Amino acid sequence: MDDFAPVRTARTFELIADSIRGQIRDGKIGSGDKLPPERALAEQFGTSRNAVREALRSLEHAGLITLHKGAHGGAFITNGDPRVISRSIEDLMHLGGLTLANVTEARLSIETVIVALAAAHATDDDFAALDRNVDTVEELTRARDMNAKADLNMEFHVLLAEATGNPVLVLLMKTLMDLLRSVHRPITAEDTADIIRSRRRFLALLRSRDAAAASAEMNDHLTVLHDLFSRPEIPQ
Amino acid sequence: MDDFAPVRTARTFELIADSIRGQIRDGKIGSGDKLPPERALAEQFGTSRNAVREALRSLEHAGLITLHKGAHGGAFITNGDPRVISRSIEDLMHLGGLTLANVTEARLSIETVIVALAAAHATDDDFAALDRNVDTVEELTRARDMNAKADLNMEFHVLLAEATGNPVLVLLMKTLMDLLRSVHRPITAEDTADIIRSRRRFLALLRSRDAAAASAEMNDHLTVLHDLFSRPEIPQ
DNA sequence: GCCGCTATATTGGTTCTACCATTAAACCAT
DNA sequence: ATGGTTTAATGGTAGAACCAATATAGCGGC
Repeated sequence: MDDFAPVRTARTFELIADSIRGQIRDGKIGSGDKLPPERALAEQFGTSRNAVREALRSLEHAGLITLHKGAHGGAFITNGDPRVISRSIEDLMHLGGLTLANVTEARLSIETVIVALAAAHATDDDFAALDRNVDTVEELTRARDMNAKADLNMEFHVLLAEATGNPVLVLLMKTLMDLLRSVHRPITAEDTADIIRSRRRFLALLRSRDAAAASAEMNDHLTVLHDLFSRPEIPQ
Repeated sequence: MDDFAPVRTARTFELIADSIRGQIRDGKIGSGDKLPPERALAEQFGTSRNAVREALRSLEHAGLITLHKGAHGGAFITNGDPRVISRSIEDLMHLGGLTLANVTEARLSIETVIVALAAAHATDDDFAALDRNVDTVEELTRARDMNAKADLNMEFHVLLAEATGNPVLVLLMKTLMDLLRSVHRPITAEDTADIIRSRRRFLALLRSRDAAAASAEMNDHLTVLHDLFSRPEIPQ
């Protein structure tokens, strides 16, 4: 044995966090459960309240718990907030020189894969959800509710990811959508009409399980969209 | 305006963390720089040391800083540790019912697009790095150093991702590798011989820019690997 | 002069105590 | 019933003290 891994003396708050993580992992406590109050935890672990708080801070940042103030408040186990991932990537973007173009390219690639898998695995329920989404977008466009529309437009891609039946891909798509949301600008109603027509064509192709054609349609659509977003900003 | 978004009163440690995040984002402080000691920060922000510590804890968890004890220790800005992402996904796996099969499928999909992009964009340097990797794996196999070999095997896929020139894809691949590392079992030398032959074939195809054929070779390889990993565990 | 040991100062890690702020529930008044 | 008021529970903040690791400087022996 000649692997001299440098020792990392564990800090007590890390031990506490790991202990709680372990209990979540082993299913001893699960989504919706409430942890004991900080003061009780401090006593149980035989540490100070500060250490407990730093542990909770870490778990909160990881999206494993949410904290509520006041009576009957406390630390509640969540079902896992995927946004922590996009937050992390966002941090890395601003730090390590990831560009929007990088994200967009990656998104296009992954969308292609998703379309292929969705074409193979989508169920009637999935198609129904996608149809419903496009219908709603159309309504909202008529109602000029552009904010809600934008959200639903992104939801479309997430629904598509869900049609693959693979939650990891759903996670990735949600992450990328989160990232794009930060640079999103509302689009005018005229642009949207094109999008809706394209979506309808796309769904028809997907229903016929024609992955290649559907993928092509989606690619056209995304390219158009990308051009719209890349247009020089217009002062309102 | 009828959107009554629930108010979220900011906690002071969040303000502190955001302030530091902002300074990193704006380039006022960058990779390698050292933040003032906690006591000084507390004074500057006009808060208690506790609040500062919780802010630093948050930034540390986000992979933006690392903390060192002792004289001339402190909080150092890192260049962004991508492992925070795989940690997050790992948490979600244990919580939200992601299975290894899900991860593997996603990985196969993403590897496909990576191969395509790598075939289009790989430079001579990339090819050289990939060649070197396979050579080293071969050496290590002869030397029976299975741990180092496993790391290099994963490195191969990361190098491939780097050949796409898109850091987002590199990030994704690193994440997936981290996830797979947790279930990794050493493989015997005989299995490795096959892998090396496959890699050499793959690289030849990639050099000829034949994305489809390279992709097929990689897929075969990964399928074989997946079967190896899925073999019932053998008690040592 | 060089090696090794020993202060010593710096700095993150931890503890303790006290108090503030928010919240839900119980209670009370109209 | 409705609406305000107390009350207790609980997270958030503060501040002071001390512990533990660690780099640096300085000292001592050879």
